[in-house]
Amino acid sequence: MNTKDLAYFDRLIKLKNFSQVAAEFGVTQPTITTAIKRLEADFGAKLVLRDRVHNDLTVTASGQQLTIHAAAILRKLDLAHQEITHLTQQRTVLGLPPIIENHYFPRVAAHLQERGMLENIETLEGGSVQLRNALRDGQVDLALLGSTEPLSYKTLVAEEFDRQPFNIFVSAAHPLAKRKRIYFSELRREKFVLFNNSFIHDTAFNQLARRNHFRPDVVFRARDTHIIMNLVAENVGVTYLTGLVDQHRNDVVRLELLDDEQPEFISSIAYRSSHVLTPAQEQVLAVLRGTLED
Amino acid sequence: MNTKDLAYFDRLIKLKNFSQVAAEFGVTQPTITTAIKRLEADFGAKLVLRDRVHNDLTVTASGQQLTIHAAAILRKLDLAHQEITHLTQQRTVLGLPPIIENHYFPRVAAHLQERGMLENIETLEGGSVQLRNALRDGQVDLALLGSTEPLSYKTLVAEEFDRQPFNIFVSAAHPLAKRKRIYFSELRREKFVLFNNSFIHDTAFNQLARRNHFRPDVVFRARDTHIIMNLVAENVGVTYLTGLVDQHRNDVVRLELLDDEQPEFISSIAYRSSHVLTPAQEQVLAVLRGTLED
DNA sequence: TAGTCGTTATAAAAATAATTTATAATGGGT
DNA sequence: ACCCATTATAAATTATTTTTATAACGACTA
Repeated sequence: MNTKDLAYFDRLIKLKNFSQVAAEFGVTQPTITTAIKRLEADFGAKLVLRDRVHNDLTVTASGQQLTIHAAAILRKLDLAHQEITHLTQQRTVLGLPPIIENHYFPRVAAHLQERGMLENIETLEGGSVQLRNALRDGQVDLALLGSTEPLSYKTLVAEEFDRQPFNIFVSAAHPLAKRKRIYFSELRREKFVLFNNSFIHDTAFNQLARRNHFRPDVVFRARDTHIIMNLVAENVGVTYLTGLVDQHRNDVVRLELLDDEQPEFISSIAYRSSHVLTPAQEQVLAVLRGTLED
Repeated sequence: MNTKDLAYFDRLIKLKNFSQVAAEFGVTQPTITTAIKRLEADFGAKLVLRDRVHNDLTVTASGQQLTIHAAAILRKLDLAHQEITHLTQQRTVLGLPPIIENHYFPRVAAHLQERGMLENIETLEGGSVQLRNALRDGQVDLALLGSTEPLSYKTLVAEEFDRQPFNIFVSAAHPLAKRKRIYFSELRREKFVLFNNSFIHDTAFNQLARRNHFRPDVVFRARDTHIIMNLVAENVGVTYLTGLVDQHRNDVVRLELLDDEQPEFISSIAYRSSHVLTPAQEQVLAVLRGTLED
């Protein structure tokens, strides 16, 4: 059976129009008609009902079933292509969320540099959720990921290497600046400047807010810690970040949270369990482990 | 790309011999040679190294990578075939572990009978582990499964409908027969007759034994509760089973276990999350829920 | 050391399969 | 009644896969 037919079918289910599918693939319309007929013969079942009256196309139960599997098969095939391409090239694509990149990557990069391995590494930045998808889809070979729960996905191997509490940062000019420790509930009246919600900080923050039964006033969201820190310094609001962010500034003060059962920022090295690592990738992995897991 | 090529490749990796693969598929040897070449061209990488000197075939990293995905793709394709075949037929294959079959199925069957649905149901018996695989592989559409932990597999939907403690059964002639409750540790000197280890009873039993720091003396294993009960009645040993088994005999006595944190026998209705149920299967599911979950 | 065996590779021919071209069929809208 | 946007069908064409026949390679053996 030809996977091209599955691709045609997959698009047909979405577009519900034979001619459009044909146009998308740059083939003629009868090609699609015959491809679907081939599949129907192969599976011994009608997959779609062509209702030319209402210009509509209904997917049968068998068709729905095949849709699910066809999508999975095409995804796997695509993954195989990408992975093998990466394997034959020297390159390793490393996914890094910005906080981890700022805090841990300089040390890793130094070690990679020593071994002359840095130039074969390409980094991809993004939130942990986005990177997890990129990892799954083969765009990334190895990633450092942040999470609030230990990562456990059947498709991923994750090795935890650090846990950090979240902290509150306030302007040095803020009344709370003289405190060292604080309960989250004391922040009920504060304005917050937070990370963009594609980051797990948001998950952690929401958990904590829910447990404390209030809805914090979030006045701004940014995707960069420096912007957040600048806003905090200007007393636009307070923020909730891991202690990993740059603390070497004297206009911002870090406060520890006293709450029980706080979410933690868990950092892990992750890669696909189905992925065969190249020797180069194994070496990168070894450097990551050596640098981060000691 | 033709999935036939993946099938050829998959077998080649196992057999490591082009001619044998050709023979298995009933094609000639050059067919395999060209199929592998096609794949190598398609993925832009050598997949196997033909070492005719040592009559050996080495799989490259790319080849290993493809092996993993090819197997998954072929499995999915096979699953799609099986599921669609079941969909187009009226039949529902229901997996039942023997204990659940004995205890719950009569009630379910009565309800199915009332609705004239019983004749379209085929049952497959087996241990919970075996049935979980059959479910995954598409040989079974719906299953009732026993487990000691709540079932959570990404590929399965599981709905728990009952929990039962495990009990100890002893012969009416046994010194312990006058007791109502007992600690597992008191059974240190007993001989055990147990279920075959493809059943989860074994998992539960081992847990309990480990927690009590002793290695029980298992004198016999059977795959049928009646045989076990007969052996217990004859005082060959005592057994460890759920209270679900037939208790209407006066030559065997049931004792409750007093241990904290005992394993429980969790019964669930399960089906593949990727499976589109036929109306008939939905009806069977509704009857199962109606009968078991009230 | 020539002959045979068990391998995989190659090239041309044959067989099979997929796609296009051209056209039909269907029903809705104008 | 005619046009438009559909999908289906059949024949012709093109592409792909498989077979046939044979080569090449090295190990083993008489």
